[in-house]
Order: sequence, then C-alpha cells, then structure tokens
Amino acid sequence: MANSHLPLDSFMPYRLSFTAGLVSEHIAHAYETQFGIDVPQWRVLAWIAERDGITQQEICQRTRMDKVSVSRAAIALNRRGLVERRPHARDGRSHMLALTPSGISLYEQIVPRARELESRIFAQFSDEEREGFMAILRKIDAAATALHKAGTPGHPPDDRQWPEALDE
Amino acid sequence: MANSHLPLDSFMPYRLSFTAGLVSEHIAHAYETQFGIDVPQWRVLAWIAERDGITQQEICQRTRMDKVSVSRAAIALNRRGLVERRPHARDGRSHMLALTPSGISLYEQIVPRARELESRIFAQFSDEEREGFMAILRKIDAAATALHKAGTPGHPPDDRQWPEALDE
DNA sequence: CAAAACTGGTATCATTTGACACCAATTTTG
DNA sequence: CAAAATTGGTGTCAAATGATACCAGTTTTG
Repeated sequence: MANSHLPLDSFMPYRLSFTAGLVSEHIAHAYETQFGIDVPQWRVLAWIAERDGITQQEICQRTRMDKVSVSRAAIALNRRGLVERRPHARDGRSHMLALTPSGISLYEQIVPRARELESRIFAQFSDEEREGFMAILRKIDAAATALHKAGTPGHPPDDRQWPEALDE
Repeated sequence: MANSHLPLDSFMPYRLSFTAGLVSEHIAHAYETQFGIDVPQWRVLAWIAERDGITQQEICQRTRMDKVSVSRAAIALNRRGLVERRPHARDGRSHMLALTPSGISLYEQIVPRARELESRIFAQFSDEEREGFMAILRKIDAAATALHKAGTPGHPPDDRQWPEALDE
C-alpha cells in the first residue's frame, strides 16, 4: 500500500472543495444574518441585477443551478417584493425577471458588503495573484466541462467494480 | 445602480464555489459509478488509509465534516466490510478505525483512478502553476478561518437590515 | 469519591436538495 | 394545420444534510 498512498490533503479536487466550502459557509452566514437572503436567492438576485429581463433558465445556464432551485428562489424573491415577474413577450410560458425598487435597494446594500467580505479574505494577495487564480479557475471549468461532455473513456456505462452491496 | 454593479462572474467566492461544484460533481459521479462509494465515504476511507487507527472526530477536524456525516459514513463502510472499528484502548466511547483487507484493496483501486481524474483536469497546468494554486487555496483557508473566529466586526449579533418577512 | 460538567458517537427530527412527473405553451413534422 | 415532440416553469416526492437531543463513558471539582 505504500506506493498507492494519496494524501487527501494535497489532492486537488478535495482541496478545492474544502476551501470553497469554507468560504461559502462564511459568506452564506453573512448574507443570511445581515440581509435575510440565502445563497441561491443572492445568485438569482445578482444575475437579475446584471441582466434586467433575464429568464429563469438563462439563470440556470449561467449558474449551473437546476431549474427547481431557480424557481424556488425566484418565487421567494417575488414574495418579498424584491423581484417582479413580467410575462415574456415572445413566450407565454416564460417570465422576464426584473428587480423592483426595493430589490434594487437591497442589491445596492449587499454589493459593498460582498466586496468587503471578498477583500477581507483576499486581502493578502496581489492583483496578479488574484488574476492568475481566477484564470486557473476558468481553465479548470473549461477542462471539467469538456471532460464531462466526453464522458469517462475506458469505462462503459455499467461496469461496476465493487463487490455486490453487503448493505442491509 | 451603475456604480454598485458586481459581476457575479468575477466575484471570487462565487467563482470558487462554481468551479469546486463542477469538479466535485465530476469526481463524485466517477466514484459512485465505478466504486459504489460516495464522497463522504471516500473522504473517511482516505483518511483512515492515511492514519491507521484514527478516530471519528479526528476525521471531523481534518475534513470539516460534521460528526453525524462521519458517523454515517463510518457505519456504511463498516457494513460493507471495508473498515473495522476496534474499541479504543484509552476511551471506551471512541472507536479506532482501520481498513480491512478489502478496504485496503478498494482504496488501492481508487487511488490511481483518482490521480487519473485529477491529472485529466489539471493536465494543462505546469507544476509551478499547481503549486501556486494550492498555496493560494491554503492561504485562503487560513484567512477564512481567522475571520471566522474573529466574527464579523461592525455587525453586532442581531442587526437585521431587511424588511420583516413578507413571506407566507 | 459522588456530583456536575463534558465529550465521542448515534438516533431522531427538520430542513434542504435534487430527481421526476406534470402542465401549459411552443415548435416541429408529416 | 393537427399530432407529436420539446421546452419553461412548478408541484410532489425521495434522498441527502444538518441541528438537536440523547446515551454511555470520561474528566473535573468540591
């Protein structure tokens, strides 16, 4: 087993997930306690702010959230009077989402706070480092997406390799 | 609102979480279909492989998993005959976890596959880039952890700023 | 050394999350 | 242009996750 050792701690996907979780937790807590909004809601809100009149499934595409989560977040935001859902001109099934005045106002409160949180965590890095870091993240996205489409070669659909469940 | 604009897409915590999610999904799917093991189980397994005789809450500390998840994973792994739970010599409440032969064997099957997945995703980067990337992740961990302990200054426990829930 | 405070681990319950089925509107096809 | 297939969005149900309560064993304290 000596040779097959893999220190989880330096296994990239693990580290990535670990750090992301840590940061997420921190941010989520801040949004929750300070603005009463959860992360999915924040994401939806932010994308609407960015592209007025965006539809729900456009948000799905950009965020990788599934449509159910987006739907729930949109409904919640609407209930709170933060977003408005206008009928879509060309497609009767769809909604065009837009911020209401109070949605805008909340967004404007959150943004500086978000920037502050971000810069607290990333304060120690130079602009070059941040840029480089971001660039790598984007490349990883591209690679992972490409792989995903390609499937996992060498492993046909149903080649389970583990002993039949001793469970139950 | 012009000025308070924040492109989510270049907001670091978002990007981090986005990429980590993407990679996680990919990895999780591979473990699941090829070895019938989920991510929490894999993490527990890997830590046991690394430190034979580790206890559950040591795993909690190292992985940030909560003790319930670790417990569940440990029980599942035990049921499958992959890990053994010996009584702890000095503490009757605790278990010392160790891999059984088939646990070792499974681990040894997973490791090369994990390395392969990792290298597929990170193939395009030089060693320096990877090192740098890892280093940044670790620094972020440190910063986030420090902040977490410090709390969020400037915001006393209960200063909600959002309008009372229009929900329901 | 008994009582109180604490800790490792598990069971239980509530909440979150996502998979699936479904509806209405739209697009495609023959 | 009707029938079939597709798509945006939501309701519903099932699995995953986390908070809380709890139990047994351990440490602390008076």
